[in-house]
Amino acid sequence: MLSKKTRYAIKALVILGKNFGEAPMQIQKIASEEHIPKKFLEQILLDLRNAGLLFSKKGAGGGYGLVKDPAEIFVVQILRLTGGPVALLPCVSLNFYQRCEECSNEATCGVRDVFLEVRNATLKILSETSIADVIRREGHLLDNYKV
Amino acid sequence: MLSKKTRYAIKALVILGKNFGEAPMQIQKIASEEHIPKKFLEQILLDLRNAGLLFSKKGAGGGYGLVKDPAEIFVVQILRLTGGPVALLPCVSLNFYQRCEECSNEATCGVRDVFLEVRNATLKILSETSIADVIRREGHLLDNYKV
DNA sequence: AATAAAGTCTACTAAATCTATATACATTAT
DNA sequence: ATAATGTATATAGATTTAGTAGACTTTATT
Repeated sequence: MLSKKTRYAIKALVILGKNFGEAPMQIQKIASEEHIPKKFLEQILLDLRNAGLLFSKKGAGGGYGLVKDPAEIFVVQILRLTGGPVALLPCVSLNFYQRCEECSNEATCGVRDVFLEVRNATLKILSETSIADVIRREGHLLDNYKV
Repeated sequence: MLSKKTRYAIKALVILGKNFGEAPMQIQKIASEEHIPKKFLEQILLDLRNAGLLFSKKGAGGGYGLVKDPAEIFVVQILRLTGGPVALLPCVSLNFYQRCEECSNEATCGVRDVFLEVRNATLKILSETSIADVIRREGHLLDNYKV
């Protein structure tokens, strides 16, 4: 399961994606629109800023905005920045790799092999899906919902 | 990430799968072969037994064995029995569903839509892969490894 | 019958992690 | 000068995870 931190980060980036090109958006606004605890969101946005995904502006009229076009930010990046591992086993994780202590030979572990396949499938989706895609999907869902 | 409990459960079922048709195997033996803490493994095997996946025999010469053929036990079942969720978001989980509190409309949530796709891909693999398949994969890996 | 070898069951604890909050500070527009 | 905003760090509470402990039950063997 993804942590709330990761979930909130994705939601925040989506709403900032919708706002791309406009004036920066305040933490307070994002927090209340997405029902995210403000102080928690502050930390998350700060992380995303320090990672180079967001710019910020202090003072009155300040706020946050995307540095890049939402079509160039992929969901997988957000997971990684917020520590949400893609893999289900540490021994198949690209960015959070850890040897399974109990495993005698990783190279011949059948369990690992299965979860390698799972990771690849997951990675494919998450690394091909951008914030812009998420926004687009939302549009489609909304269209169908209205009908 | 899967919990150690889930990982240990899979490993135990694989080794019991290799032993299918033979005399029951002792916890102690499984624990030492797979480097799993014995007392922890006891609990796990008990759960799997209570779930109907294993039979047990008490007393001298006792131990555990698979109730069904390893070809009829699928990895996804093990995850579910040991509480390892398949989905990355609670709102797309079939067996551990929970509404995302912060979400205003689940039906039109683009994030959810993406992770629904991820869940489906994962589920496909894990529900098509049996313990027998895991053992088979191990064989293939071993062959390649030796060459 | 006695003994030893197993599994059963429940409770507990230590550590880690996650979520959230608090507080003091820095910057900027008006 | 003031109010509105982000920055940074610390801390606390809750939850989960991993593992341990101990007393009990059943069964094979002698």
